[in-house]
Amino acid sequence: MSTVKYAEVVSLKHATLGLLSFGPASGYDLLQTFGESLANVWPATQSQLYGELGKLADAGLVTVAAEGPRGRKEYSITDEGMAELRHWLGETKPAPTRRSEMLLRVFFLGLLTPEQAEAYLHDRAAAATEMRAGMLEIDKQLEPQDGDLVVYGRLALEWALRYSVMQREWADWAVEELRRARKEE
Amino acid sequence: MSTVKYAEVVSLKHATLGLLSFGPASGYDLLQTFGESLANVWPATQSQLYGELGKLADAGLVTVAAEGPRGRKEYSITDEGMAELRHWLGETKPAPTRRSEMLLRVFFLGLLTPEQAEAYLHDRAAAATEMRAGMLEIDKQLEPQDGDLVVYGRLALEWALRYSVMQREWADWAVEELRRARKEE
DNA sequence: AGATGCATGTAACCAGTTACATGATTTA
DNA sequence: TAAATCATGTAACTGGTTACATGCATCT
Repeated sequence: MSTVKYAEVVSLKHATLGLLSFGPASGYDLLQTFGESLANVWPATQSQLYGELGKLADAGLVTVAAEGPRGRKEYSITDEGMAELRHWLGETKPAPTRRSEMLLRVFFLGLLTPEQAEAYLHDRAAAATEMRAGMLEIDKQLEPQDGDLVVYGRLALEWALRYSVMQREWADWAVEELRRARKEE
Repeated sequence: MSTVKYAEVVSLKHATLGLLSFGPASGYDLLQTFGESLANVWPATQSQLYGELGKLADAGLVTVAAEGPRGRKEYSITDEGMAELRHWLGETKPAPTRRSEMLLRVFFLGLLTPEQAEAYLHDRAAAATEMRAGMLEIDKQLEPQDGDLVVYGRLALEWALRYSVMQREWADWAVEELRRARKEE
């Protein structure tokens, strides 16, 4: 408990609290979840997670509820932690994502040959198709399960499916657009 | 020139080199561009940019081609810099974007009341609509212009337009999906 | 003469990644 | 008993943000 300062808008904190809201877990356990369900929305490394759990404990948002073999520490979310999580979810807005390396490159496509530029866009389309296949795979594995993480995870999955379609269609469109522009000259 | 080490995959470096590939500019000039055209794909702060220009100069990828009033330094991209830029564009792949605070929150929507969860999704739809309006505004201003940055910028803009539509449709779908799920119980 | 805009730089801090380091328990 | 897995932690470094600091040139 608590003089620890957090910058506003830090989401590893909330991702961690969120996972602990489903039940107690150790850093090791959480790491699995970050590697599975949350891998595509909020990846976290091992060293980051252990550090975060330490900070959350110092801040009184989680506690070590039990200790197990091999130094295992099982963390539970506290009332304070739940309050903070609910506050974040209900009363703050997500920061819009900016920064897209994929689009940054688009701005400089004029430096490449037309063939190279086209290849870039084809690769984006292919990557989107591949992403879609991966997501459908996950969907299949999720099918029989339920539980909150899965129910809401499916909403996120649908987002990813739509995203990948959009990206593929855009890339195909962009190829045509560049061809059209070249002809016009 | 040069013993300066760069980590792989750093895009402010390439964003800066890319802008300088269109012609010489000062840090101040570039800052305007980062605040306008690149604001939505690769924002950069003033302090970051000046630091980056220093590092690029140390690495021999840019040079101070001219000095003006008020200590103005006009940077030019060097042959080495152009080579690096072309290498990045043509021979490396963009890292897929992960991390979406918007989707992270979706995973924890079960902690809110159904009304709050719906409100969240409605807000996403509204934000997407607003984003779309902003992009159409930019499109209008871009209309009469040309030049490489604008031509390719339009491809990026189209991406953003399609993205905002996708997001709105997804959010609307998700609202219905949650209602459906609640009824089923 | 004063406001605005041009122009650069530095310091402190936070978030995230990679690599290193260690050791206990279980299973084959 | 050796390998795999469980389990935690620390150090060094990079990239990014915010805030501070300074000063010259132009325009009214």
